[in-house]
Amino acid sequence: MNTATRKEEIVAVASSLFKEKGYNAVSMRDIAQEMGIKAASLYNHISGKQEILSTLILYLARKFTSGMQAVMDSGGTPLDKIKEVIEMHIDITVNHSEALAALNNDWMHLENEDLSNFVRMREDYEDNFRKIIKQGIEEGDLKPRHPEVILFSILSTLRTLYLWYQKRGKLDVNVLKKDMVAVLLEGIV
Amino acid sequence: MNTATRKEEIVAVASSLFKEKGYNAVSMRDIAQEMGIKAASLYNHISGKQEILSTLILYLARKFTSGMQAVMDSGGTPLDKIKEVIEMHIDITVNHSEALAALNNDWMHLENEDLSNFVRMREDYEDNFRKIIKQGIEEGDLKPRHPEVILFSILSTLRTLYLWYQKRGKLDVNVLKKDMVAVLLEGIV
DNA sequence: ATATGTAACTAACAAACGTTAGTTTTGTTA
DNA sequence: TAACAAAACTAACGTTTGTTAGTTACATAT
Repeated sequence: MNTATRKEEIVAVASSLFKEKGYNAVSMRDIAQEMGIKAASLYNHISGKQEILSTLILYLARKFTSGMQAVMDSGGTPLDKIKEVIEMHIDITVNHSEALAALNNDWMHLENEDLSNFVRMREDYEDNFRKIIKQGIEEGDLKPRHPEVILFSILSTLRTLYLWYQKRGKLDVNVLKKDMVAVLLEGIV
Repeated sequence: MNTATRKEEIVAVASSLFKEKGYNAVSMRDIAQEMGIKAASLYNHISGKQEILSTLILYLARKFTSGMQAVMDSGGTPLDKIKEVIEMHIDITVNHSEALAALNNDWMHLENEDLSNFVRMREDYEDNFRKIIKQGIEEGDLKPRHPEVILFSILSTLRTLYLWYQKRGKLDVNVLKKDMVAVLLEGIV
């Protein structure tokens, strides 16, 4: 049984094309051709190209936001929470590797409230992560490094995971989680 | 005295616009307007939009390639070499933070030999880094983690450094190097 | 059988794109 | 001052873009 609506199919196809060439290099005709229909037919299901992008990006942004909320509510130590954030990123990446490219590279092509909403969600997300890290340092769980360096070292790695997860896709997800947590937290020397 | 040629000015202006909106969302008219001239006038100095992109990207790619060559010739231990790679990335990022966005996000819009040359340089770069890491593990300098996880954790962080170096630009470069090496190599717990 | 709704189609639009051709301005050199 | 080269200009070109209007095919429900 296929429960995917036509709109969801369009968004999925577009995600894959956006990943390859970026939002602006993909035309409505490209998307339509990939689906085996004409460009004008897309408009029976979506209001325009912009809606594809915002549907895609805001869906994922909300996933990250609610994931972060769950981590903050989990009641663990800051170190526990950092591990949970890493695992959450890996889970989302594994399940949505196509769409993550647009989130990372094409968010600036959102318009109006979609853009401002996304930027706010992203800032809030980073703020929450930053607070966890700072608390970890204060409580002595983490080494006293510059919090921004820690924040962006971890976040950069997690955010670009979608780029190479597929190439090295033979890795079991749980092995990946374990190794990634180890490398990011305990270092390599 | 201003020794920058007009072509170099165009490439610099374009870099900055590419960073904001990406290659395909920036028109020749945008670039011209930012320089205070008309789009057609750009063609007195460059052969086309594509040349701007390839000049930009291949210049940087050669910097990374020769930087990696210098590291491999440096004669240090694998651990020394990893530190040198990190420091090289930071140096290039600090000196070319505008242009690095195009290298990371718009390389797929290169054409023909420019594209294949870039891809080969990038693969070679990763291969060389991978060899250093594997040797470090074999010699016992590094913990026995999956080499790909180590490679891409470090490389992802270094490649997106341009995104947040400016925001947190108050950081002294040498402090950044020290903290970054520490976080990436020794971890945070 | 008829009506209805969904989803495809053809055809076309106005706007924006990269680029070219030909001309004018500007500053330097003979 | 005359000649020249560099670098700007105006005007236009052929494409491609996102999108709209109007129409047709087809399955389902009455």
